[in-house]
Amino acid sequence: MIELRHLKTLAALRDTGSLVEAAERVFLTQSALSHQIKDLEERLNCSLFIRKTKPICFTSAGQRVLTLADEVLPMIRNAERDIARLAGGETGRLNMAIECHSCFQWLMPTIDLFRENWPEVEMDLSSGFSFSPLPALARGELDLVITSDPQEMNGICYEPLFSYEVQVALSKKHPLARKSHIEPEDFVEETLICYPVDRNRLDVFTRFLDPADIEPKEVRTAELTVMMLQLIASGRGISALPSWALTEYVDRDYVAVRPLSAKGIWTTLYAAIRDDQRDAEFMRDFLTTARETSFRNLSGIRTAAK
Amino acid sequence: MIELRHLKTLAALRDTGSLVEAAERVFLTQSALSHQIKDLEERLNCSLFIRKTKPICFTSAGQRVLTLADEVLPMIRNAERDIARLAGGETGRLNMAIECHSCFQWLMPTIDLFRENWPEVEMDLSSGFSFSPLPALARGELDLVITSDPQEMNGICYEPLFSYEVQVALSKKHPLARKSHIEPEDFVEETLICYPVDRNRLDVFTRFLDPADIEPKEVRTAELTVMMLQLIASGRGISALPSWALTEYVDRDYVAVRPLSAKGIWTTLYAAIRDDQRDAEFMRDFLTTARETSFRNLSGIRTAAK
DNA sequence: TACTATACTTGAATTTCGTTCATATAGGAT
DNA sequence: ATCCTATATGAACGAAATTCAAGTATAGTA
Repeated sequence: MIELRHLKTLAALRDTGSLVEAAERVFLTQSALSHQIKDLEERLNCSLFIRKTKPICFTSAGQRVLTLADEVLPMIRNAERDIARLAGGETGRLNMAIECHSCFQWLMPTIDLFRENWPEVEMDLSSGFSFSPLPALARGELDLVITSDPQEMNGICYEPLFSYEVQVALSKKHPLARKSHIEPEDFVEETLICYPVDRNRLDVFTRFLDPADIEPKEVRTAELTVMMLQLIASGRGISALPSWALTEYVDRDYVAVRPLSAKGIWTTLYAAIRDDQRDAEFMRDFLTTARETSFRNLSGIRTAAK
Repeated sequence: MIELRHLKTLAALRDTGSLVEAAERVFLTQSALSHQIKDLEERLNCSLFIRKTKPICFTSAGQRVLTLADEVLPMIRNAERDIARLAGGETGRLNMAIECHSCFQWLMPTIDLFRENWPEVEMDLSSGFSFSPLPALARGELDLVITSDPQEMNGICYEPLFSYEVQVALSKKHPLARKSHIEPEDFVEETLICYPVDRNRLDVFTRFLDPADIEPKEVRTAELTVMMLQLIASGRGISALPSWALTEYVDRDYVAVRPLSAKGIWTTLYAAIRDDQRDAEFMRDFLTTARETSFRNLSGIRTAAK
């Protein structure tokens, strides 16, 4: 009667608040979910949520299904992982590298959770690679690299984790804070603060400033996100960062954020891995855990299609 | 990945011990289960049970799936019942009557379980109806009658509960106990003990003795199953009873049992209910509970198709 | 008041997936 | 051997879930 698919859908509906986003989460169309829920409702012969309410509101039957989902889905997940361990061996190596420091925010909880479930997998994490991590990945010194610009390379594949918006962080008193969104021209008189990496690996340049042929007045670098935000808050410059890395500062009313252009610039974050580890059970589970953890902890992110 | 369907199948496989019977339990063909399991196995990429072993033997992965099933399926069941209560109202009336006293064996636990879940439903049970219960059911004095011979009647429908074999119980020292099965002719010199009901409502007569035009030497009646067994054990007669009513006496080595004819005589037990209560949520749940309880407590019974 | 955007619903078309049917294979018993 | 029972397999079918293409509804905006 009730199927796991229904539980996943309802949970996604609660987590996202809308059919459109829920559909994206479960990799279906919004129409499919509409049919699916309608079908379930008439099989249970009662409605599950009140339509046309902004903060989506579940009926008591809907809530009952949700508590069921919260009980059952983790159990299924755990069993699948246990079986994966039984089937695919418990050990492996997972040396990771990240290019962007803000990734710690979701990577740390991910690693913690993963280590609990795969105690035998040897893990290591190196950040701020002075050298380019991709060749090291290909050579087998690294096993996974978090990156937002996939570069075609033999033996390497990219597993999408999630998509996010790149937003401008600026002082609340900054004149540009009065605009609803930032245009390329707005940068000509600004100091842009960014991570110390090659500029053609930064979306602000490749997808925003370069196409408009605009150059900021000055570019300066900072290694750590916190440092950047100090500079920004004190009006020493502006920066383009993942929206999820900024929410905590916005919540504390420390800085203001604005989208790049009217529609905003969206990127997706990938895990680069070697083809030969692609089907390893521990690797598959790491990726799933990373996605789960991110969706749980980060706001404003979306599913990334392959 | 794993679906509820898989959990149900695996649990049925464990409970019945063979694909053929498991298939019957979940109302599918044996072929379907074979495909289904094979499919799951390659998706999990590990086998779930060792084939060609008499007492079916699960791998550790298979056992993991089974523990998952044992955790999850009852939760689903409970949630569905909760929602049924929310949707269909919590109250109702359920006056029951049974014709055969041995039914207490599965009916009592069923009633106990049901009462826990539907405290608001008013229940009553009358046994040994002196009058015919079916008209009382039609009139609305009764709501459910347990019977093994459905008689077409307006406004009444029959919900199959389970099928069982009618077997001959006889003293272990009885000469007929040496035979592997009993033929109609074997009755000509025997005393047959049966419940005090019309003889054309008893399968021994309608489906076994009458077609062969055989009459037992003597027919005597007893109200209670225990009484019958005392008579049988002391060699005062033989009787034809549901196999599940006899297992406890066989286990205690109190009597012997033999099938009627080589293939055995199978009957199915029905719940007769009024059409107007057929779709009541509490009624549906009662029937499901009865089936579940029977399969759990009774041995040698099988699913009954409508 | 009309316009535009957003969110959901609906029916029909379509694809996918599970099931059945018919048949093959393998053990175990006689 | 052979029969019998249990499981496996491939092809064909059918039902069910999903997508596609429109349609309705509501809120925000000019």
